[in-house]
Amino acid sequence: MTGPRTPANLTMPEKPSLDGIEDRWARFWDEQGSYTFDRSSTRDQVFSIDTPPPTVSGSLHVGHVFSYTHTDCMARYKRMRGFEVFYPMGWDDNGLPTERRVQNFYGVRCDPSLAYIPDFQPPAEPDAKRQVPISRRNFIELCEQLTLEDEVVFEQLWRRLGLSIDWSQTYQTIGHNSQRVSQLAFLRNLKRGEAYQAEAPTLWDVTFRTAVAQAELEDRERPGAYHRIGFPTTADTDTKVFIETTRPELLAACVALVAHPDDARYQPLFGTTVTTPLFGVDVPVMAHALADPEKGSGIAMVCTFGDLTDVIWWRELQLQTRPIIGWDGRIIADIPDWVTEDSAKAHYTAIAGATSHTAKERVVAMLREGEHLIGEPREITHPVKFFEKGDKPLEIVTTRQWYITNGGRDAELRDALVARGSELQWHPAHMKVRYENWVEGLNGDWLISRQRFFGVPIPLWYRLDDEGNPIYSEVLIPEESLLPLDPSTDAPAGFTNDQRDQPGGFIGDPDVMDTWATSSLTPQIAGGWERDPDLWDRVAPMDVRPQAHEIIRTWLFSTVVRSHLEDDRLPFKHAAISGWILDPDRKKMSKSKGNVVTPMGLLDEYSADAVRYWAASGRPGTDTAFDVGQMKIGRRLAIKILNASKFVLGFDAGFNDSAITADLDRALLAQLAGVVQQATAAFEDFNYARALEITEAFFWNFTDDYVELVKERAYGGQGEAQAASAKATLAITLEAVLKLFAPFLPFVTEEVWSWWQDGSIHRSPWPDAHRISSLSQGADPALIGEIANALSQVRKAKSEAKVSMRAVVESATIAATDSQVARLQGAMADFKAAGSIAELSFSSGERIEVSVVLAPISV
RNA sequence: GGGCGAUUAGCUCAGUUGGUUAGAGCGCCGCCCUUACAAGGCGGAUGUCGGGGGUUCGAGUCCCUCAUCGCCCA
Repeated sequence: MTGPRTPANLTMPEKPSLDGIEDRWARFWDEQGSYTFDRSSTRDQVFSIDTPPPTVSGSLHVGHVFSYTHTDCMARYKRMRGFEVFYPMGWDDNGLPTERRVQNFYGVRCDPSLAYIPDFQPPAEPDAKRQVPISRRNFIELCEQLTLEDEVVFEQLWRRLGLSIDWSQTYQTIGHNSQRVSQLAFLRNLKRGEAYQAEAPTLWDVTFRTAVAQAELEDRERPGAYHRIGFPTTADTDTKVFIETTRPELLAACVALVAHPDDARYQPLFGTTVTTPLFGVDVPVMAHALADPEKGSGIAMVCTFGDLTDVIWWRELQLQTRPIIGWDGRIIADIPDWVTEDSAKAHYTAIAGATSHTAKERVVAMLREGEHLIGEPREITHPVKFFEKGDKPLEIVTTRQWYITNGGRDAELRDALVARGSELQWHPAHMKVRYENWVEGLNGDWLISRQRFFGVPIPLWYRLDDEGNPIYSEVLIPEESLLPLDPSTDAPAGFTNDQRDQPGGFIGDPDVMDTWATSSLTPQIAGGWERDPDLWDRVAPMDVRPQAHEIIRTWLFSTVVRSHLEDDRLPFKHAAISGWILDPDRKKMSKSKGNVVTPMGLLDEYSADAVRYWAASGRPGTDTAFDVGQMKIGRRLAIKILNASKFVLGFDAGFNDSAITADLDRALLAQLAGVVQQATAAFEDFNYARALEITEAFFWNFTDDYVELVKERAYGGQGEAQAASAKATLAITLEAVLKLFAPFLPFVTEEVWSWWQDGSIHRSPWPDAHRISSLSQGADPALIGEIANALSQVRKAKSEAKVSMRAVVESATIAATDSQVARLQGAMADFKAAGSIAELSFSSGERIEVSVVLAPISV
């Protein structure tokens, strides 16, 4: 470190330009290891970031650029504050999005029953309609191949954008370490009794044939119709009870009718039975508070299972289980044992094997024929539960699944997790409510098993009895040291692979974990939990989790759950929630709308700093319109920084503190100290947008007014001492401004830094408001605004007279209050020079008003 | 149905705990080749702060209410 260079040693170009600076400085940072995490730092010296791993199989869009820039601005600020920033990058390549992309990209599908084909080549011309079935191992190999390509594209974008990531700290959510951490954490949950398996009604997507968790649900409004159906009472078949249902196809699965306990219409029926039409099954009429007297006829048909309320009734009223829908979404082919009468069997046969859609049509036709259907179906629109990535309504089927406790069935745990949410510092604060709404509304534990292929396997096996049936209560658990493992190829301790699927042997659990079961462990995966305890102690718990608001219920909450269960603490101290990018019509940008803009094109057109400028102007948690106008402004700002810096550095500008004697210079430094203090406070509150705004406003005033005022003096027009004061102030201010801009505009600030100082600006210390303030010697910053005001009035007079700004003012009089005059006196030489004013006088007035007499224009 | 947020200039948005005449940029209009910057600079015009009511000496800011939009949860 040799300190600032003198003009003779400056490496300043003749004509500063943004061209080429991105490649140059990206390479420099890489070579210097500017962003490498120094792992000798202790926890209190570290600022650790739980970076969101982007879904690499998704498309790149400006939304990525937006939120990742926010995090980078914080990271750069903290680094300049002297923290060692732990800023890893993960790639979310795990799970269903990758599976779907691989299917479409290569034209294949996974069939786990097939054998592995070494050197498999996917079809040269993929045909989505004729996907080639391949083994699970082949399928996973293609997943890994494709995600690797995707990750390269993302990394290029991040580097181009100037994210100050430590590229030696990367992970993949499907990588070896992520699998190990996921399996290890799961086994710990299992050991502590927080993970359990249960045979239970589960929301089920018939397209993907997998269970779906509460967090992955969404309601969609769908057309439906109420069918009014008469049920004869068992005691008197001429008396009928009328129900209204949107799902008549489930009539064969009916287990009860339920009405509200206070509903006088049905009270006489409670405890009696009625008979299902077509299928002749006697079912009880029961009372339950969840039955809504206002809905339909006020009495509901309970089935196995039409919706989640059916599940509650089934559980709380201890009803029969009569499933008729299979995992493929079709009516089960075999006639169930509760359907006994010949006519009933015939009715069932008519729907056996049909999709629920077809079954509905057929049941309605049979009801109509038997005159059980009263009137015509009444069409309605109602919310139906869907898997967020699916396009068929979810069914509810009973399956064996693995769960992790999350407070959904345990008030004590729920309260503890709500308390964790309050302990967490939210930015912006109002986002906490979304967390609380979610936790308080949970109605079951976290279902983590998925019947998919590309994911982290559940690391368990089960004993098979002498007939080859699995004994699920006899779970075979591996040693932690053997992780990660795949139970479909690895054998449990005490067994060999030839006992697989054999009576008396074992079977591997066929399922994989929910992607959130892995993503919920990003702090552990990135931070070296149970792999590198030294690193883990230096970075955990993380300082900040940056993320978007729509995944508070999934990613944020599940991470809190894992950390709470494993370490009894929060996984991170702050949650920085970013908004969305909206297109100019204020619609959320999405690929399906065709309004997605590719980020690389923007970076090429406006420069990385300019795009970052736009992104950083989006306040935390606020949705922001996509606006190339802001990028143009950012570009202009970057160019202005180059030019203003070139001008300032053209003087023999040194950090000569004692030279600062002029009132105007001290006033500027007083103002600058306030700007540094405010920008710092804004950053500490994660409000990077405000820090940028404050800095930018100061900078433009600095160049427009202060620089214009001191030009003549800095050139020596008022003597050596006066020039030295101006030059020192210019240098100190430029350095501070560059540093204040550095988190936002890393390229252009580094470029200027390189002209006159060594090392990287991004490793230089953040400006010190106290030091700058002390140089101001208690000057009143009001002078800056006042003199700018006066200068503006002189400019206005020239503008109105349509003369050049260099036109000579014969005489000017400044009216002002006494205290203003006292301040302005000190800067009058500068003022006269900047305004080309020959004679200047003062008069008293309530506010600053300048009267100007222009010199006759000489021809 | 419950909750959260938003509504300020033609556009995109600031406006900290209530306090002079409500700000910025873009766009628009006018001027200026000025030796850091013409891909620039300077200046100008533009507002029922969504509507209504209230608290207060004083409300864009606090309270109530309505409307519209967005999101989260049922």
